[in-house]
Amino acid sequence: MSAVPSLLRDLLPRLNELSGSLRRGKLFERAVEATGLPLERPAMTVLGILHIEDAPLRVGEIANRMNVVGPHVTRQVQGLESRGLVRRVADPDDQRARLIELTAEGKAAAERYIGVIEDWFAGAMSDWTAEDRQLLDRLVTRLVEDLTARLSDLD
Amino acid sequence: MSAVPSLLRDLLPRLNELSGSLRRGKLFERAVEATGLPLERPAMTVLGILHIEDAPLRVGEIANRMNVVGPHVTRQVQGLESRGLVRRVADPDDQRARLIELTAEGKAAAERYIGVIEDWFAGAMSDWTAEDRQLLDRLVTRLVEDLTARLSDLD
DNA sequence: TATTGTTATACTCTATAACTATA
DNA sequence: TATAGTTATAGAGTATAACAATA
Repeated sequence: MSAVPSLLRDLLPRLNELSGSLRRGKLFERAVEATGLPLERPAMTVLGILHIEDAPLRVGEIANRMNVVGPHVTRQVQGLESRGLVRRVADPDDQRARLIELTAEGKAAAERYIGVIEDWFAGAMSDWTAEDRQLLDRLVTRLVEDLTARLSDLD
Repeated sequence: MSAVPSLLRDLLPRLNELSGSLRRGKLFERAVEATGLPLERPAMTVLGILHIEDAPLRVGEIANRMNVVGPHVTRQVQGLESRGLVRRVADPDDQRARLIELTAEGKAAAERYIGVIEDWFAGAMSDWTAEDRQLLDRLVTRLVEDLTARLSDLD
């Protein structure tokens, strides 16, 4: 038996454990609570994407980055808009499209949310060397690229 | 600005993208279909855990490994039992407990399921050197350990 | 005719609460 | 009184289908 299959037998459960561990620890729920806003987690993800982009984005573009379909984003944006965290403005280049834009309040909420998560991760990884952090980032980035390419082959 | 925060700003979206990419690609759903069984994905996860363990496990132990609560496992096991893929036998050491045991059919289904996923991952990672595979496995393992330890600190 | 977004609905996964049986 | 599991119910997250408006 070659080493490759056994490694995959180990890596796959680890990846599964990673998501399960984060879910069960309710890290993201705690981060949402820290913002003091009665929002669902995907709504905070929308805020985070807009904050990182630092520019208005279309509904479809947000959906792409979240790996979800349009209607899901529409619902989240509605909740965010009703609380004054984002604005929906018409795209001057295309009247069908809507640009979603952070308000000052939305920006502040995104910073609190991202800050809690990053501080928490930084604490959990405080023993890591800069080399190992970079290595993990590089390898995970590559894994995502390769998996995504392979997945689009299936269609 | 130090390199640490910016690295975390990159790693977190990558991890998010990883799970989103796998979900959207429906890799696991395809693997379930490949078994030809009308089961939910978590049920296949139960089969996979029993197969890797290669021994009967308690409901509670399966729940721990899946990072889920007991009732969820109970439901999955019911579906598996009604299709003859597992057997529920009383634990001789404790009459309260139930040991979940793979049948021959269940074992075959688990092998088909795991085989499809592993082949697919092996294809996606075919360009990877043995060193990079081991490195990724090592770093992800460590990440899971550190995150899990930090999460249990919260309680 | 194709694309952007919305509305309405349904499905998957998992949790919580209340309960039973055994320890 | 505590633990293992089950039953019943609820919630979060996301998808699909049908539609409207604009291109």
